[in-house]
Amino acid sequence: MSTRDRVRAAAVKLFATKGFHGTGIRDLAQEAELSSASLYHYMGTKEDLLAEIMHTALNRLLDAAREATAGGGDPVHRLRTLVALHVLAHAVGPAETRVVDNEVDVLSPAAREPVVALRDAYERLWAAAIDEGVTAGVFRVEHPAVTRLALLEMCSGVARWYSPRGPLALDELAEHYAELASRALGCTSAPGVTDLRRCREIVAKEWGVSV
Amino acid sequence: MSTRDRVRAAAVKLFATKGFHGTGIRDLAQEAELSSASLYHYMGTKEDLLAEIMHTALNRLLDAAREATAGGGDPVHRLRTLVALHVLAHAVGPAETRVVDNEVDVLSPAAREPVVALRDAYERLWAAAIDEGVTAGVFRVEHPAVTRLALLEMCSGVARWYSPRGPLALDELAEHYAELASRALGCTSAPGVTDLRRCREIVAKEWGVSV
Amino acid sequence: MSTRDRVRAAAVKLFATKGFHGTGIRDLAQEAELSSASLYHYMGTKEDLLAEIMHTALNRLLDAAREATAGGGDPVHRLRTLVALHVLAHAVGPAETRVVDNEVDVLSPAAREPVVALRDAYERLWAAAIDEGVTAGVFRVEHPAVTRLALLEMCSGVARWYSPRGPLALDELAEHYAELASRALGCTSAPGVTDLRRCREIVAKEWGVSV
Amino acid sequence: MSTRDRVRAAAVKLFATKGFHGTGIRDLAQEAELSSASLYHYMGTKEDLLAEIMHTALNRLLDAAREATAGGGDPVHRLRTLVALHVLAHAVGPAETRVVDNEVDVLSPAAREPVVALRDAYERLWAAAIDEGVTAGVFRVEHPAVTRLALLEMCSGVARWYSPRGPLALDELAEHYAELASRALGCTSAPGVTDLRRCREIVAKEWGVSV
DNA sequence: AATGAATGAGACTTCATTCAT
DNA sequence: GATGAATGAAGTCTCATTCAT
Repeated sequence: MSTRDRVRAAAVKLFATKGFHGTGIRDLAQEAELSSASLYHYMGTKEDLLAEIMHTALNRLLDAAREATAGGGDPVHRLRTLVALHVLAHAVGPAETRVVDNEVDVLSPAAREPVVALRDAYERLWAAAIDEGVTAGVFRVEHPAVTRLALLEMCSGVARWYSPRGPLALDELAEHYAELASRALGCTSAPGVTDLRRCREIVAKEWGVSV
Repeated sequence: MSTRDRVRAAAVKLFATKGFHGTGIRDLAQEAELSSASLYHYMGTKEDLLAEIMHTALNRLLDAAREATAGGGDPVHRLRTLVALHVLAHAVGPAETRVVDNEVDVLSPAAREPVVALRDAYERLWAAAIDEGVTAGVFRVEHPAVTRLALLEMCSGVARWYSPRGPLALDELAEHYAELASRALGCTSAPGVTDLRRCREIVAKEWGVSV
Repeated sequence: MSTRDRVRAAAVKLFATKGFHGTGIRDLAQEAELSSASLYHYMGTKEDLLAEIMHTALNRLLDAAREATAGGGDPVHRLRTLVALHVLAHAVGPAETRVVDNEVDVLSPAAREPVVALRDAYERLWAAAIDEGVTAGVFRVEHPAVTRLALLEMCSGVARWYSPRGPLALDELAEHYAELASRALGCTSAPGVTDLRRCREIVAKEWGVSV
Repeated sequence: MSTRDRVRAAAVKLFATKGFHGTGIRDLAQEAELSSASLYHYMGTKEDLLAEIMHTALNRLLDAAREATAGGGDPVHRLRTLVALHVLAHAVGPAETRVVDNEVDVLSPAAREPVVALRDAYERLWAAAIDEGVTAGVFRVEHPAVTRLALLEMCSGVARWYSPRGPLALDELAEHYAELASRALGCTSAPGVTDLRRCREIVAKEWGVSV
């Protein structure tokens, strides 16, 4: 693990735990086992570091989602895949995702803009799946846009409480959330099956962890 | 509006927007239109102020939920009521609820403990409704505890995006979330009806706003 | 006890315990059971209060010493009387005397000057007794001026440790110190006798305590 | 002189002159020719700095006293040595000793405890010499414990007034105080001789000054 | 007589960052 | 590549004091 990665990992951990403003340069240095002056060989400002973390995390999630839903196909299947992927990502990297979800507002407008653009691109994948499903009549739900937000919040929440040491395995977790989402969307098709193997492969590749 | 309330309101707004650590004493003073020294006539430390906000908000939510579900009765109806109330509370007081949801960890252990106790008491109301529904067979869901967390996160998320200036009225919002939750829980009973009037009354009373 | 006296007593106690700079206006108010604003009905500035305490205390000591040594007479007897009186004063009012001894330097030059003048006048009584004793040959000591300072410090120190709840009664204490001083001065006359009754009367009158 | 020593020296000077609470961080910074932020590279809190000064000073005095009285021997001689050493220490380092003598009470209980322990250990050396002398019959004094306190205060007072620019040389000062103490203790042996050379050597070594 | 409210100034301390070594 | 030293700005909070009521 390179020093640069140690710094990034320290920042992810501390920003997630104590928040951006609650984390001092000295905290970062201590966690990364560096002097605070040395830190500046591996980062720009503290805000740059945060922005970089967000870019990395969001690009990874976006790439994963695009890969997983490439080729279009059945909206139900796509939505379940997006949910499973999202949940896995949040369960596997809760710190990273919490930073992305909670600290966007501390960025200056200039730094925030591209981050929000990434997030929007990602959410469009969800919106497309849902809208197509509604159009196709496989989803029956009143307010699709609101429902999308509701499901996203529901899935993102995983990062706040899931523990791999708990009773639920990652597979079960992802499958359960896919089912919850399907139901919430009033899915009319046969009880869905999620291609969890594919999701696991993608997560393994993008996040570098064995799931 | 008393000066003391102005200070509290300023804190709620800023803590929600910029986070506890991102909010300076000077910011608070400016928002409350006081000198930073005068602030200290109306509060203890900044942390005391945060803890007080959390106590007030959680007690209000807990009281409302207890009142709304008093008398027990049909678990489906209770759960829908809890959802509607939670959503209304988060839509009506997004700043307050965001503070409660996001800033618990900045409290010192001593100050955090009673706050967590309140939150736990509140979540037990949800757990009871869900568990009874499952036992009664009106909810069919795999992992009730996980589902409870998923639904709570889903509903709390409302505070992050809902705007009264958007296309959705509060009533519709609450009803929609009640429906999403019912579905996610695999509700087998007839399409539920939420007693929104009751919820509105309670919110009006506890939050002092006309809904 | 008048409110004004309560304020003075609070100041004496706190200035002695925590020092002038270590004592806040709020501390004084609390000790005097007044609001900090009300305090200012009974005092000028904090410094004025300190100066007033010092004047009172030093005038009292000076008056007592003058009365006790009025009429001149035997230098040995006078010196023993001064010692006994000084020790009694410091044992009876340790707070007051500690303030006088320790906090002179916090006064502004203008406020300090008359205080130092009082102290000098007092010390001249000691100097006179010692010098006359040396001239008369009843004291045999190398450096009379240095010895005066040494004895004064020795006696003032009583305020730092004496407790009426200890094994030593005030009379014994005073007598013992008179004896120590006599010896240090190389007193050649017969073992001195101190007129403790007279000292006690003066202390009782000036300090308003029964000794 | 290292920066760290400059900070310590500044603190000793200012704490002695203006008291701990009367000395601001800015005063320290100015005296040490540093910015107030830079100060914190060389110290912990202001209280830490005070505690450290006290430890250093008391350890020095205790070491010196132990070395000077090592081997026990004649109580009279030991007591005279302790007095001479104490006086020299207070004449050579009046600022340091004034801080130790006057500011103990500002320390928090946790920080005060070890300081008081050091002071007690030091005073036990005096107590032992006096008690042994009384037992051996070379001291004839009524209240040995009280007398010890009286003599300590007398000697410590030197720090409050002695000036090397005055008429008295250090040697004479020390010898004179040894004589005063001997007399006060009712010393029955032949006029004592203090081993001033030894004391001077120890002071020179421990305090790093040529006496 | 009494005090709640108010505040400018200043308390101690930490902040993120730079730079010479 | 690494860091001790340095600092202006800012952090939270308390200071002594005034004044309208």
